[in-house]
Amino acid sequence: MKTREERRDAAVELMADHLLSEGLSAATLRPLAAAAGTSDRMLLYYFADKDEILSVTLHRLAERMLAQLDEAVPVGKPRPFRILLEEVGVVVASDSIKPFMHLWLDLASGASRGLQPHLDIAGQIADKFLAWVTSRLKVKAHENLAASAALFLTFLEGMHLLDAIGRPSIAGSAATALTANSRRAI
Amino acid sequence: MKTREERRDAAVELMADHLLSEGLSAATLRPLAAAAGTSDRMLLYYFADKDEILSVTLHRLAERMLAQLDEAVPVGKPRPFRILLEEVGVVVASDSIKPFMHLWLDLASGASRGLQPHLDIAGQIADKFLAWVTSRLKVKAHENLAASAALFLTFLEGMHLLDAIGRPSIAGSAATALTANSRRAI
DNA sequence: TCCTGAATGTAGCAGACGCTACATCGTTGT
DNA sequence: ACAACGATGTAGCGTCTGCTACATTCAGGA
Repeated sequence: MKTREERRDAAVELMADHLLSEGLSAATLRPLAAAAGTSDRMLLYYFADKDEILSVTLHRLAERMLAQLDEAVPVGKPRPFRILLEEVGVVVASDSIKPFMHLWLDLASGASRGLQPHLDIAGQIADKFLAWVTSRLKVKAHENLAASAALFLTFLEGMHLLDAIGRPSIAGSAATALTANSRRAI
Repeated sequence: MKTREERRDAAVELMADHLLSEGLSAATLRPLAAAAGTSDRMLLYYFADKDEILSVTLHRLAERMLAQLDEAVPVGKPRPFRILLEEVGVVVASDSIKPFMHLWLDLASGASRGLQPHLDIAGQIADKFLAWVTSRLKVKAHENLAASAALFLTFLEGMHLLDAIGRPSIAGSAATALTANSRRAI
């Protein structure tokens, strides 16, 4: 027999899968419970309320996402802006990451409306990802690493948003323009 | 007495206000009807279904938004990248535009999940805004205007997303890095 | 052996959702 | 005068929402 913690943890894993495939707006108690192989009744026994369920599950997903990124682009020798952008672009466009990106926009949308758990989690994820970029980016001597990483992240988010609304061509030609600038300036 | 079209149109205006203040997820029939000073029954008499209501109202909002941008940054002499970014940044951060930006993320989130009306409308708005930027941006001779405008839009979207999730500092330092590059390169 | 307390099932609450059937107005054309 | 028709109110449908009250089962300690 499993302990309470183990069962709770297993539920989180399964609910994370459900969140990935169905999105934040479809994350209501009964479907979540079904995905976790239990009942809404038990979900509210394991967790205080729906907010706690979402918060815990989203944090779990953030860990998963970073682990996947680490695997695809291991920390090691730093890469120049252009190279890193290309490598990350490939990962972010892959089918295994796409669900995370959908969820990320859901989160941003909620955060923009001021929902506190969304703001917290989204902010934390952004911070982690910024650190992730910083540790993998190489810049020229006269440049500021932190600022370049911020530029990288901001630009990536913009590309992702334009992809999401069905305008990948804009994102693509923006990438061309940016790396052309880089080649010239850096 | 007003005609049916006039009343329908007035309802759209009022529902647009409601959408701006309450967000897409709160746009359910009964509150929309209350905001429009009518009943859910009459809303579904004016429009085929909820989708048509949202589609018409969102298009109305897109018009409003572009009109407001035109007023704040009139077309005329083109501006260099850095200057335009600054001017638009001020507008986009203003209180009168903020509700539009919230809605924009809602739209992106829905589009990312593949909802067709969201994809359509978001794409059209992005196209219009890209044209808006193109007509106001000045680039050096060796640069590509279209690509620079795409870069501008992409970067702006990224800044906006980072603002929304409570990390304006990342967006700010990204802007610094980008314009530093521009100064050097262009 | 009995008792206690944790784990879990069953049922239901009150409210919201999109949408519709039906009845009733008031106007207009004949 | 009366019929026809558009406009609108009332009421409700079936389903979903987060959450809870209550009852039961089951394991371990006294």
